[in-house]
Amino acid sequence: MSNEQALQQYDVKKYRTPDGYTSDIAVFTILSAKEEAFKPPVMDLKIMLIKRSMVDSEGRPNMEAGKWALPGGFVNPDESAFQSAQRELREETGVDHIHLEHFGVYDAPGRDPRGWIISNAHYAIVPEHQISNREANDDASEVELFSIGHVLDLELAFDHAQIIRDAIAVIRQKLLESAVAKEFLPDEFTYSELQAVLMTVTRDSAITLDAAFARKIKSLPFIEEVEGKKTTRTSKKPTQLYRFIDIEVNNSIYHTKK
Amino acid sequence: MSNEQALQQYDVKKYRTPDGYTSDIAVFTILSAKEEAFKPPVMDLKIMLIKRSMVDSEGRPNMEAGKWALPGGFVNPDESAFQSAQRELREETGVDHIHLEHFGVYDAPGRDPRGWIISNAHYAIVPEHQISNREANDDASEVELFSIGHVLDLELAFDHAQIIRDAIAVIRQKLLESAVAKEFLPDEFTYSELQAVLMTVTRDSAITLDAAFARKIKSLPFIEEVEGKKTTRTSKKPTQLYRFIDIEVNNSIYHTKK
DNA sequence: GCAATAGTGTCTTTTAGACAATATAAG
DNA sequence: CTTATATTGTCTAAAAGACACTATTGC
Repeated sequence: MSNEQALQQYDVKKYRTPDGYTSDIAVFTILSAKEEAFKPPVMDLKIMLIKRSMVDSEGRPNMEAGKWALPGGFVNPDESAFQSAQRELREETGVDHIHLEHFGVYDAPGRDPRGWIISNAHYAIVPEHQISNREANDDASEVELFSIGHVLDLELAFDHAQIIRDAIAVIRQKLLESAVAKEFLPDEFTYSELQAVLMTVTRDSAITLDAAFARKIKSLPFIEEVEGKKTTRTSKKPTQLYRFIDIEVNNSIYHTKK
Repeated sequence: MSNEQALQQYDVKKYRTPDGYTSDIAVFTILSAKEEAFKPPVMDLKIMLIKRSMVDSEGRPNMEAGKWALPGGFVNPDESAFQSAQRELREETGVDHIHLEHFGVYDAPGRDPRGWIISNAHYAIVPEHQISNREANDDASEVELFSIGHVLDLELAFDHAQIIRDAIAVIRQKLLESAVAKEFLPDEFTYSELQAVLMTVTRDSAITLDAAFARKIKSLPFIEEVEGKKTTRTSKKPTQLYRFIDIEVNNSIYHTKK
């Protein structure tokens, strides 16, 4: 096999290679802004950041120390960026077993003062209870949730302001164009709870008007009524519960929604 | 500024770093399978591949020599993967000035026998005339277009079979969920020409039925009639021309298409 | 009974689907 | 006048939008 010859003569040093390969993770959750009896929730979309320690694990001054940043770190040679993202998230924040998705690569020359460092950005969408055990570890001195409306006012490390802007745009779109809103809700939910989730990203009248939305939820092909099951957690009048069903959503712009 | 101290003590050799950072490009085009007078076109979606040379530019045996592959190559330290993709495409195939988009990262350990090599995958959607001057150069001994139905039967280099599978899935979705079909069409086109493009990725009756589609095209918010302009290139009866207009398409699954 | 949320009734307007019928022009 | 595409007519059914009205329950 001629690949063997090629490999013998291949000089791995021939090309200048990157100085680092990293992963960053934008974890989003939704908190109920206030929790009152018999009230539909008002929700607030949050992103989880860490505060970078002043010194690294070996006691030396840390890069971008004291700034807020996405959790993340260097990829090991025996793992993919995706696996690294899961590991770093666990190591820095204690958060594990959540569903991540890759959404971008950040490799502009000069983005990191330490050299030619390439970062893979991931996002996750989780209910708050999945990250309630978060805790700063490793490189992180604090872990905190920030409203997406305010997060960009912080002093952010590296080019994380840009990554966060992009992540917010991605999840706004995902919330409306896919059924991921499911991830922010209990298995069985009322129309007003789904509405509250969607209202964190749009003020469109088709969603904000109660009567319209209460009707629409019944005709959505990917949501079904939980027959005969009601709750009083959002109002005094018992409210119908719904659940997502697992079907692929046809989102063609040339088709009718069915 | 404490970053300076951190930088002084930062050891770029501390982490094992990747052995290479590359870009690959999947260029798609649509060819009219047959071109007859007064007939609507029948179209075929194609992807452009290169055949890897037996020897590299310095005369040494090439990796994966003789196999078909996506154009692409190593990223230089002073460019992003995106810029590298444009350069490699130009160098290997002579194709320049086309719109690329990033769609994935391939970094599974072991994917490239030469070492830890990370690749960024890009796709492009272009009318055939934009790549009609393609010509093999550099590492490539041939450039050819393959139907997406047959391309996976070829002997493909590295993990390009997987990248190509992913790219095909991405453009199928893009064609239906965004207005990129535009890129395969002249500025002014008939309903049957748009229909032919969409039929390369779906056989759904809402698109294949002439009367239904001819009506639907008039109500699509992102397409307008070119007033009073007709052509006879697809039929003896003069046919209305349409054009895409540049508006963002609301593709929310909770909204009505308007 | 009041207040607050959930949900229905009903009317009007649009849209979709089906399929038959008509329009146009080359040859 | 035949043929192949393009396009409209027409009917039916379903969906959407608007807004008033009803339902339920804690207090």
